[in-house]
Amino acid sequence: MSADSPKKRVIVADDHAIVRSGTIAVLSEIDGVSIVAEVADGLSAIAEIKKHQPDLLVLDAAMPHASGIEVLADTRRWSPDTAITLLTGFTSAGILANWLAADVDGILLKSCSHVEMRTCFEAVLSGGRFISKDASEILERTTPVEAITNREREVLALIAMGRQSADIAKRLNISARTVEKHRASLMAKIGVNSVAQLIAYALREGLLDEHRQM
Amino acid sequence: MSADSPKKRVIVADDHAIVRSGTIAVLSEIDGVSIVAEVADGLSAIAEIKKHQPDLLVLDAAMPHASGIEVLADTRRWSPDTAITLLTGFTSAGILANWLAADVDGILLKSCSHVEMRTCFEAVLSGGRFISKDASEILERTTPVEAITNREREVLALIAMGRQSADIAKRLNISARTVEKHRASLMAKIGVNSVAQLIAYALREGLLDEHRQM
DNA sequence: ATTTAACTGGGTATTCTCACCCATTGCACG
DNA sequence: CGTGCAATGGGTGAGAATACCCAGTTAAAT
Repeated sequence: MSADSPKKRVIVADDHAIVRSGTIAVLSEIDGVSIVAEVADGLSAIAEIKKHQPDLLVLDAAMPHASGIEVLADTRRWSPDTAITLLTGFTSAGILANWLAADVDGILLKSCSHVEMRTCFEAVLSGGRFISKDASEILERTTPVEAITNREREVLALIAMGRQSADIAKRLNISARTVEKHRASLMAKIGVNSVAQLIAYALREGLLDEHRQM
Repeated sequence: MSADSPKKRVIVADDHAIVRSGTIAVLSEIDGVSIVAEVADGLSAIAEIKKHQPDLLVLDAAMPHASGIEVLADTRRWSPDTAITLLTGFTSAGILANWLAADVDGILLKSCSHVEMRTCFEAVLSGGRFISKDASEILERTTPVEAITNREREVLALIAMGRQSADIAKRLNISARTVEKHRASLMAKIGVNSVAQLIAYALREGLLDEHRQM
């Protein structure tokens, strides 16, 4: 970055203080970067982004109050010029694919090296796109599961809460048969044959809100 | 620490590089500490601990190859004078209680502050014990669940894999009725009334091996 | 405008879960 | 040397899940 260009303003959002400080240490090595805010939950992240409209947002996927993907959506809306890099500990292909589909600019796993992290930040700050080696390997070796529909996702969330068909039917104002149809479709798509495996899959693939279960 | 005492030798084990470097940065601020190894998985951790017999091990709960609690057990066996501090992102009371029961010397959540982390390391290096404020709050507001027996845990693991009673019975060489009895006991102890809730609970509370599901 | 797919709902039958009841064996702790 | 508890096994019955079959409506996409 040349000396006459304005400073790049960056926000770091992660509920783990140790990760924030490590990330800031890496960012500080890059010329012309200034940290304008550091937040530990999704709602604060959204507030600070609206306020500062930063050049870069480094974002964790799992945070209290608002999930990372919700923060991404709000950032695109309120601060469309902000580049976004995901920094996550999740290693499931489903989650990473969701972020790619949401058009994130960079993807880093928390296991990645100092050098790779720095390379990513530099690339994304220059308007580029960067998917870490580990993440793209995970994405490549994916057995692509058929897309799960919105309604199916709703039903899945309720199944994972332990609700049974009749109960779910009432909440969604549909018949129990339809709930069972959605459940059957989910199991067929995912390739399992019991609600137990269905839930294990959903939890692993991050199809549920990790911060509001049961 | 006085200038004439020998250096305190420390190993940091965490699969996230960013967490290791942040942790090492905190440790480096403490006089007389030297990092003798830094590892990213459980098996390497055990190997390095046998080799170095460090004064302190900073340990993550969820790592590839061998879980943190297994590393703790092996450390107590092969290097009984090593103090162990858990540094984890898990916030479930069950998991934290397991570590307390396993007689860990320190517990830190990854969300804890720089200062608290440093305080913890200093306390534990001096032979003390330190449970972070967040962690003890979680432990206090626990509704203590009745202890789950070994057999019940075996059955639970198989239920979570989606096996049904008859299948589980064959594997354990018992009758299906007994499997159902164990399942009923589990549900009564945990306070749920469906296998779906049972699995959600088990996954959240870390009663299952996170690295070998389905 | 025709096709595709999501969402909706029903029929039927088998199998499994779940909630009660009951008992025996063996081991550990006071 | 009982008392308690883990582990084993059984009976019964209501209800739920699972696996097939079927079809109508709506909305988006080609």
